[in-house]
Amino acid sequence: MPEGHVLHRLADAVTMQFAGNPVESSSPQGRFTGAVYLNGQVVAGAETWGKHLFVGFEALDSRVHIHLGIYGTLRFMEGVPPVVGQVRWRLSNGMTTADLRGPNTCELLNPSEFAAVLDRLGPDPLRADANPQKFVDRILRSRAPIATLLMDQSIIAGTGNIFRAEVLFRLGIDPLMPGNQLSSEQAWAIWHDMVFLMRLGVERGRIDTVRPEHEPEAMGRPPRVDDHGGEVYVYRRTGQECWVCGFPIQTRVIAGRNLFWCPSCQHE
DNA sequence: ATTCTATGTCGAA
DNA sequence: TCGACCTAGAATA
Repeated sequence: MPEGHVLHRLADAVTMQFAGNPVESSSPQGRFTGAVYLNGQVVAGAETWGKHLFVGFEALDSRVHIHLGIYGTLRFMEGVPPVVGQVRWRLSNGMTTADLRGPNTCELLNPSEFAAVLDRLGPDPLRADANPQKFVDRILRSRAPIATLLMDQSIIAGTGNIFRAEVLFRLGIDPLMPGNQLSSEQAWAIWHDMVFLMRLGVERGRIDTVRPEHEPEAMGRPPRVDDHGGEVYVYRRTGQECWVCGFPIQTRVIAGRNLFWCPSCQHE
């Protein structure tokens, strides 16, 4: 269940574990028909753009395109354990095995198909080659609510439901504010905060968004314990008191996803 | 045993 | 705006 920082870490892990050596490639579940073709090929490395993961091979123009969707996983294991359950793609060098389960997408793309995927994606805050001006321009031109815009991967790639809610809280922005009513300063602030939080997410492998003064130790409250990881202000805190003002956190479904926010802290 | 939920995206209505 | 879909684990009965 990943936002961009998770994919970034997975790409690093694929590169670390497999780059430079031939791999055994298979599709135990049978639905990734390209898997057999890759068997014995030397992995060049992996990279991400937004929530998309690409695995390249030294002798091939084509690369594997993976999108985990809402519940896909890529897990690394020691050795070559028996296959359990539905494994779409298994990649192994004998020492380490990676199993891909439940992805939205796992396919082999030629260079033009690869370019077409990137073409549909906006700048990724985690990429050094990102062009944030494109993000700012799109935001300031749109009448859609900022909370909707931050989920649009053609506007900003890699951010998801947690980052959108947390960044809007941190900047005190009303999630329903239309993009074209934000100031240019606010649009830039959103970009910079995304870069900051997503980089932290890559470092830590979880999403932490609370500022030092609101951390559990500082406020004398127990640390957050759940499998989503991380200390957050609003995500999944419906009905609980805002860490800053005490007002109950609100939820509302927008375009099929739960949006969380503090109406008291988030005006303009 | 069954239902529900999840950090997502697509396409039809 | 809604349902469909790839899957696993937790919650409910």
